[in-house]
Amino acid sequence: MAQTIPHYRKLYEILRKHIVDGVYKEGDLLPSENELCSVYNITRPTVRQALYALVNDGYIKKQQGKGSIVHALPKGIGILSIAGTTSALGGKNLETRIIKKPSVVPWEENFFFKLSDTEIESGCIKLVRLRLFNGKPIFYDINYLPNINLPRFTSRNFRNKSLFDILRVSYGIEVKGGEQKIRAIRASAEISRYLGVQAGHPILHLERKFDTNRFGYYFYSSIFCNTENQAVFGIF
Amino acid sequence: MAQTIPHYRKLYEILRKHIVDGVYKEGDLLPSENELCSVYNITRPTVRQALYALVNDGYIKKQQGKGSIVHALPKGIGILSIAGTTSALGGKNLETRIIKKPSVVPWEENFFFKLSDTEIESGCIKLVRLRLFNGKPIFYDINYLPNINLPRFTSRNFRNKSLFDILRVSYGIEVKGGEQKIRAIRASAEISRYLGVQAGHPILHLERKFDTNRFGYYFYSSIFCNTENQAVFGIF
DNA sequence: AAAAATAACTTGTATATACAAGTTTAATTG
DNA sequence: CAATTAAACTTGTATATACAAGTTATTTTT
Repeated sequence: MAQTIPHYRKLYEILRKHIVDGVYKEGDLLPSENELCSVYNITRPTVRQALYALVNDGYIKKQQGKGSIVHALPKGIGILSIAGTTSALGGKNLETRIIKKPSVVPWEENFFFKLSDTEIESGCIKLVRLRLFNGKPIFYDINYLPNINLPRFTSRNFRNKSLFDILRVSYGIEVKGGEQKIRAIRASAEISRYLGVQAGHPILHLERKFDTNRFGYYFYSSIFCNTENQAVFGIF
Repeated sequence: MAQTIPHYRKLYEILRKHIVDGVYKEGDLLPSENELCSVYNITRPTVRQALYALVNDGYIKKQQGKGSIVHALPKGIGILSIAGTTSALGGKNLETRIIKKPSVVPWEENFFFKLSDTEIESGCIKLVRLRLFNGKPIFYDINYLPNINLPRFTSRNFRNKSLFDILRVSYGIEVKGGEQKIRAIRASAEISRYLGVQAGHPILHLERKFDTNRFGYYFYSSIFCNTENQAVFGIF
């Protein structure tokens, strides 16, 4: 065992996987809290912590007196929640092209989120990608990561790989939440070329700040999204 | 006392109010969990339940070993979270005009969320509003409520009143969460007229389904938002 | 057979306690 | 004085328990 994973986290992962795999289907009831207690040999507050996380992530709904009801799996692009695009789309029909390999650059003037002095001094690793779903370009995203303790990051291969996964596996950085600003804009000439739409076409623009388990370490994405054929989906 | 409000809920409201009122400012630490225990005479799990709700709503962040750190208050329009538009904008500079008074109509064909048989049979109360922020039209929203046990709803006055508040105060219906689909679209002739933009102007379109404390009762909003001057904001 | 009361389940709230793990401050040591 | 160590704080995880409140199934009564 590398490190101890909390019991509630393990149960969360188990139940989540069961729901995603269809063991429990939409409208089904999960085993009652007391059943989960005896099956996994943990106490009810711990079970409830796992269930509460599932509620938070939109997998179940709870009803007093009845139980934990499995929620319909999101059908659109679940980019609004905490998941990265790869897991949001299932990864199957997703292709990622690198438009600009990661390189260290100074931060842009008037960055869309307020930066700390440390972040500004460290410089910024910029990575530009195009993501295609079923062969059609859907996302054009520019990613900005403070250049703090990310050895060999710029020489990594990102093609068809999840940024979230690389950060987690190689650097132990996990995304815990964040904030975002959303606008509808006209596609610029460059964006329209990449997304395969006419210039001036309405585009969804998301500016996101990701909060991580590494204290004080944030990273940022500016995402241009063609929502003509597929809406962006979220729960709240 | 009308009904018993849970202790954790009371503490949540107290701390939330203090943060909003500026008693605790951005970056400040809330009193420690043990301090809150002794001040309010409750135990730590109860205190933690309140703090966890504050984390969930984006008011604080927690750091192990340090404490509960007050988060910056959202500056954009916090419509993506659970709050209704009124509370999201502070209500101060918000004006609500009724475009179409609430009336019972059949549900539209191909409604943007799947409806149950009960919902379809009951019919739909439709209410169309225009919401202005600092005198400028920002939201054009169409609200759809299943016509189930909402006495005198169609004869109520909604001008400059919060739909959420009316549902809560008059009918005991509280919004608990929901799901939404987001797109960038071109403004239609009608929308552009109401929002004061040129036809074809990019508009943010949100289709939302609200989940309530009344089991099985949902209501729906289709919101057209001019994000030219103000982005829509959300935490996740 | 239908209605009402009861029992058996479910989740919601709350207490009391314990130790682990991360952060800060104070004391000790060199 | 500087570096290290220890203590005192913080939040994180977990157990064990109790009763309230909502839902469903059963039993009893009418």
